[in-house]
Amino acid sequence: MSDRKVQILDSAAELISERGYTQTSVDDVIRHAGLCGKSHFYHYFKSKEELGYAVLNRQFERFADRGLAVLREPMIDPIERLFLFIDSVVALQAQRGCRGGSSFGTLASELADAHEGFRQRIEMVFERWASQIQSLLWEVRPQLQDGADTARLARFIIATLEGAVLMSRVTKEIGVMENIAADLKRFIGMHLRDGVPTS
Amino acid sequence: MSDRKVQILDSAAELISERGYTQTSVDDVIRHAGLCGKSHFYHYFKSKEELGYAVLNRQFERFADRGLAVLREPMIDPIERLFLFIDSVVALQAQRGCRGGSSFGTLASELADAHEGFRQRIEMVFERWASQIQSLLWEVRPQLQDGADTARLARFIIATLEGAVLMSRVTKEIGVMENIAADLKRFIGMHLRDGVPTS
DNA sequence: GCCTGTTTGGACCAGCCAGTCCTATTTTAC
DNA sequence: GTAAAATAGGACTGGCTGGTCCAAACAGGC
Repeated sequence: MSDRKVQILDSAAELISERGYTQTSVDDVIRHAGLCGKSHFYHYFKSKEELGYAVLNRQFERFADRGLAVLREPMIDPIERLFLFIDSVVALQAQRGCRGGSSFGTLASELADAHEGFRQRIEMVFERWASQIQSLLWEVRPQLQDGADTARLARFIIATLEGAVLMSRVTKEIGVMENIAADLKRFIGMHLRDGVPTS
Repeated sequence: MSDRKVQILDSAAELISERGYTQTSVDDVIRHAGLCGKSHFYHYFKSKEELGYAVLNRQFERFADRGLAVLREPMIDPIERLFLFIDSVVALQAQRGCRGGSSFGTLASELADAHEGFRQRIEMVFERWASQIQSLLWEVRPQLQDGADTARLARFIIATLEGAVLMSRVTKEIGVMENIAADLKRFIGMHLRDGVPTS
């Protein structure tokens, strides 16, 4: 992929995660990416919609590579990994000063009802995210209490994290999100035979 | 308040909860409310922003009167009331066919970073909502385990419900939200000395 | 009947939007 | 060297946006 295209994608991703998709104009992206003339932009993307799809794909790939990587770390205890992942989501939001959403949550809220194409893609993102958590939980299955539903727990974790990000954006205080994350860990610990591990 | 004004408010509330604030134009509201000419609209509201504030206020008042009412029902056991409230949120989302957000969550996600005035008002809405849950939990304090933080639990409940609404909007399946709600109840039950009540 | 405020109707404005088109110049690949 | 990209610069369209302004029809109170 051309450098310019990557540059446009990164600029668009930044703007969209801050202001949302509809509130980000093609002109904004062009200005922010430092290129001049619309034709240059339309040389790479045939429409704003296509840009949106590309940004969403790229954001998820990066998230899967970087954000979700800790979930696959083989040298750490699975539950510990899951907790580290939760911490990393909190840390990222703190780093952003509680601004901008989870990229997916913002887009989801904005476009899930309005744009079926985006809805489907976002659903897929959440599904893949959930399946990563689920396979981690499957790994630790002997420690789980009987009847623990891994798919269900994975979705609960995602929903609560998304809700926590939203709360942090509204309150502009990371403390609220930290508390929610800590409670979420306790909830996960509830599903273990031997209670919460040291953390 | 004039009938017309109420009519405009209701129309705007409906459109905004479906499409979001920025995606709802003043012309849309005028058309949907069945009035003709912009001057008529601007006779009641001096700007779109003022309309937005009015809609938000009205939506919260209705939510406090109707949605939150069950939390104050004196004849029902407090925890039972809380569970009924959670059920009612799920039922409302099911009734809407998983479309449209919690009114507050959608606006929050859209405007928290972009518009400080809305952010503050939405924060206040969540705060009042949390305080309603909190006072219910305070009522049941003897049943709670030592060290249970009612403010914190209230915020956790709201965040998870908002996350659950988001997930339902994305997946278009109420089942996901039902599971999250059920798990949330189990989490609440975790804070009780004698475990989960019959439900 | 007359006056005052509500309602109706629509023309209009400047600015932004996504997207098209055309023309050059520069870089890269072979 | 030459062809094919990539880059640059800008004019333009048609539609939508929030918002203003003006004028006529209508109501009820006096």
